[in-house]
Amino acid sequence: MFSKACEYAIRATLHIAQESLKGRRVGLKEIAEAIDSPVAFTAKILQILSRNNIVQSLKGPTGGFEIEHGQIAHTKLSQIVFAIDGDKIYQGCGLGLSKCDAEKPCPVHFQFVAIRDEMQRMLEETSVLELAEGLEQGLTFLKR
Amino acid sequence: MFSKACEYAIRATLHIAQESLKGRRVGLKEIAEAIDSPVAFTAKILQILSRNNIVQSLKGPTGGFEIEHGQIAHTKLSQIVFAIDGDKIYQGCGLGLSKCDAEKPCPVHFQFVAIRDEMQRMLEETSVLELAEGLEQGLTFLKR
DNA sequence: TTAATACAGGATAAATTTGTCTTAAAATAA
DNA sequence: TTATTTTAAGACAAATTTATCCTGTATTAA
Repeated sequence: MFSKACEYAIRATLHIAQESLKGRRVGLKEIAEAIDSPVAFTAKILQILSRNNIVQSLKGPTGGFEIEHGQIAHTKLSQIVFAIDGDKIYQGCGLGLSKCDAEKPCPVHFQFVAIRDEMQRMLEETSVLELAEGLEQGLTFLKR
Repeated sequence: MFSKACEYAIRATLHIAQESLKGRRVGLKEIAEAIDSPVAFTAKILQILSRNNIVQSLKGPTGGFEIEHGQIAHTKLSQIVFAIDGDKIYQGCGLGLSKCDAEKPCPVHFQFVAIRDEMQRMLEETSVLELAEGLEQGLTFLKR
């Protein structure tokens, strides 16, 4: 569904959010450990998230990653997905046609639009805060 | 959503179905032309579809690919997707966890299950016949 | 000021997916 | 039977994605 990079991005963001809510800043290695991801690759992804201002990074001792408190409730999954994978999840024909729309649709155009719309709605409605709370309550998990 | 291979597979199958309904057998080159796909790669995919008995192939002059008439109405998109991409579309955690279920879910488990179930239902309900008919009626297109 | 710590960024490498090429095998028709 | 046509299959190559490594830069605390 998503690229590996995007999966790591969501997991990393949720872990940072969870720690930020507790007033803690987290380092790269701690993040990679918490979400069970390759450290160096995770660093690349965090760079992108930082450039897109989805997370904030601070260098030096006591540095690390965090998310502004006020931001956590407003950041939606859709922003993370868009930062990493772009809009190809919403755009783009399900059968790979270079162009495909209601005027001149591929054979599965309308079926796919229905599912993609639901996916988009879900990503835009789901906030980092609510998911981080599920983690904090021990209801959900970031690695297994 | 799907791999390139899977996209070609669906497009190729639909073209073969469309021609089979008209009593015509189609060669590899004609298929690749009709769906605008790389010939040699399409050949590989057709091999897989043939081995999985989703299409039938015949060698030699007048040979080519076809689908048994009785089969066209019964073949569902899900069979094509499964033959090429396996069950990783239905299985597998949305965030890439090695294990993820209702007992110990990832943070987006239930949101993803809902969307995946709808996708699965759609793939299992959509037949090659109905899509080939849309093509034959000029309502839908396999290349653009 | 200096040493240590932690992220940033570029180069590089491994793995996977996508795609090509060549030869073999099968089948038809002359 | 033989020449021709067409798919089958394996080896190979290109492109993309995933992942690593090394050096630079910023920051903090002593």
